[in-house]
Amino acid sequence: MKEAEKRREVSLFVTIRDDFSLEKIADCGQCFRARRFGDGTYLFISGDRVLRIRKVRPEDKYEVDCSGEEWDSFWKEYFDLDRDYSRIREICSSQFSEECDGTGTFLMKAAESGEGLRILRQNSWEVLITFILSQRKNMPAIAASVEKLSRLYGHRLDVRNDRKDDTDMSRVLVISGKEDKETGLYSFPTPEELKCASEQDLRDAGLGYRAPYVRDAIDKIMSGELDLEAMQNLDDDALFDRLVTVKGVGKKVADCISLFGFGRTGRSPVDVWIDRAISRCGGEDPFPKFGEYAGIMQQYVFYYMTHTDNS
DNA sequence: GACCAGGTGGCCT
DNA sequence: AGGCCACATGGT
Repeated sequence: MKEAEKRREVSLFVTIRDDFSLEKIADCGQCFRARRFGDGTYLFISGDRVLRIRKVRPEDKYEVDCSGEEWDSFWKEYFDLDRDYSRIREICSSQFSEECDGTGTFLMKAAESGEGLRILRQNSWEVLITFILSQRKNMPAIAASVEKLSRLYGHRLDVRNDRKDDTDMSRVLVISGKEDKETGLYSFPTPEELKCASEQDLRDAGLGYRAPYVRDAIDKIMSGELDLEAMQNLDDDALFDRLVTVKGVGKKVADCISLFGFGRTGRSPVDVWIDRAISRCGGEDPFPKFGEYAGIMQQYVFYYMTHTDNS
């Protein structure tokens, strides 16, 4: 038995039959703290929870390092496992043929390339802040920024069986540069942990012109002016209207927060990549036509645009 | 050292 | 309502 196996005290095997690609999920730009170890184990962080998950021999089996109770009550929902993505892809592909000329085949190829993606049920506060940070940054820069904020204002997570061999770990989202020798995991800071950070503190953390935006978000949450829990009950348009009251949250970021932080799969954010995709579809945004699945199709296309050579 | 990045707010017609 | 443009920082 290998050393790495011995250290694993808790080991649970779960079955996932639906579309599920750890590599794509970790590297699709909706969560920014996923990592991959050299042995193909992936790590996800949500709140104070950390999950290591690895595909094992039978095709639909995965090894996870949490209890069965935690898997059932938390991670299954996090990965949106109650939704049948393969069926959604079928439903969507039946609409492709109705598209004129190149658009249908373009969407078809995108959906194929994104097979295995899922819309994660992330914490809405974390999504609010990380997508404010995301504007005018590339994915490695976003990941680095989120990581830095977590190290500065989050708290250290005491991880089960913490590995001693963190150095041979490679991250899917590369945390650039030199600080990377440091081991240990940090939680994403809560509103309480950030409430004392001044705008200047946030600038010092490298947030640049987004510092006052994040500061405004903290203020609105702490004052109760923005109640993320209560906003779960709003319909999509009302939720959107509340989100854009935060400085630095415009249409695109509000749609991202709705989709990734509130599970509103009818929302399809339009960023620079999707804008290029729309141009390729003759200038008309094809996503709203997919109704409740618009956001899922958008994710497939986003993945396609960012992971294939397009000229 | 340009040029760009999962945009937005504030101005200007 | 719609068209510019500054904005901070880091990757490529």
